[in-house]
Amino acid sequence: MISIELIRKNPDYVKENLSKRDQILSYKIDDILQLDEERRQKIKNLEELRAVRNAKSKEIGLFKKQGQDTSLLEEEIRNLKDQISELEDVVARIERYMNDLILRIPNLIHESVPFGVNEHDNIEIKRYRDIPKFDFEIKDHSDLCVSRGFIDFDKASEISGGRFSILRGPLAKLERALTNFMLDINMKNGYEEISPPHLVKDIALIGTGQLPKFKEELYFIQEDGLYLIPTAEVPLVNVYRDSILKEDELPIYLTAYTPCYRREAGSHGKDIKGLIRQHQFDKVELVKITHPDSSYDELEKLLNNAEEILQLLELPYRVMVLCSGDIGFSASKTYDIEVWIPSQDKYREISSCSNCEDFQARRANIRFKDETGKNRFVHTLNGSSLAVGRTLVAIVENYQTKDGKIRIPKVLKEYIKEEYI
RNA sequence: GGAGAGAUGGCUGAGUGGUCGAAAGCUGGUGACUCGAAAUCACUUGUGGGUUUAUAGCUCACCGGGGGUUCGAAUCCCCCUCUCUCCGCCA
Repeated sequence: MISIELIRKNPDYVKENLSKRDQILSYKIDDILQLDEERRQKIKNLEELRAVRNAKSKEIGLFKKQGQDTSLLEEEIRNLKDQISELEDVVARIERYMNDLILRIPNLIHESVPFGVNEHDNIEIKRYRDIPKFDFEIKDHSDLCVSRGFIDFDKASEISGGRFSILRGPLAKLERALTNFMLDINMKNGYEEISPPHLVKDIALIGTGQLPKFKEELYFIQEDGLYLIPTAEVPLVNVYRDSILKEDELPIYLTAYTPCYRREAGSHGKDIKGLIRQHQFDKVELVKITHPDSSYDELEKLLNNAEEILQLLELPYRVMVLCSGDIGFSASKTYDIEVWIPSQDKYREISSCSNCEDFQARRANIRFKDETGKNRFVHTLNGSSLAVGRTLVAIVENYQTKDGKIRIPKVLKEYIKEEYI
């Protein structure tokens, strides 16, 4: 969440910044300011009363020791009690309301983020490798894989419904190879491999920003009050929740492979065919916990780490800076990596690398002790090493041959012995 | 799922109604000693909020979470969560 001190001290700056995302947010800032004012006033009253009560109670203790009568003092305090508990209720109510409001305010945007309304205003900053030319009629990954018996969408929808898939034989193996390949590269780049829980409590999702605002995107297990993770970012960032790190522990690099579960509410009709948009997909994730001073350098490095995977797989891609209107709720700045999908004749998102600055750190209460001994919030970053399912799509389509086979990228040779599948 | 034990500051661990924000030890910090270091000694070392120009002072809250009893709760009562041990079940 945004710092309330910052809202209080510089409301105009906050409003101006948030209005780059959405004009309506500035009204909410006004609401928060008003509540904050009220809250502080009430707290002041409350604490004065409590101070009086505490002093008198202390006196009673002393008097009783001396065997003196204290009934008068006790009566005085009894009169305070109702006022105190009434004020306590008021303060608690204001704080709950204020908290709920502020948890729904998105992060402030970094100054280098371009202004824009939607995804069309994102800016391309880099392109890697020429798009492939085919001297035959290409197939999309879905047709190709179904015809080869590598994917069974029909059976999957019978078992689980739409947007699920069954990968078979060589394609299932290719998926596993990709996961291992990404994890191995990430470990080479200094990331610690984590195997996290896939079911988490609401506090974890509040910590990373999916809750309270995006509940409808999440699968929820009613009986146990647990959510299926929409990304490994959630458990990874929460590994350090409620902790005070030593400055020399930073930066921390984590990587994890997990399935990701998303309801895709509001995506009706989008990417109906194929593996592009599924309710369940595998992803290898990168998370960094860093010092605030170095988080933007770390973001560049994180992006490079994700790009390296595509470069090694020899897949054409481009890098986009997301504009202010398209950037995610928790992020201050985001790069998307888009891979070339021949059948769609366009680039599609395959990784998203973000610096959340201290937005998640505040929510998850992740701090470090700086050299002066002061506790400060860390910065958190996350990025897809790559979304495995979409990488699979990109490989199938970009590496397809005239006779409907798929060439295995060179770097995967140590995971898959065949030349083609 | 059944039976029992427990949850206290960065860590270990005292504390069963009043001067306890909390003993003691460890860790960390500062200083003394030393050429320097170790050892030793002295002092010091929690978090968040309110007020404030202030990292000063004053003040409030916090001893797993929530509620209650009381003038007063780490301490008593109720509920919940989590951890540990044993039994059962189970990949």
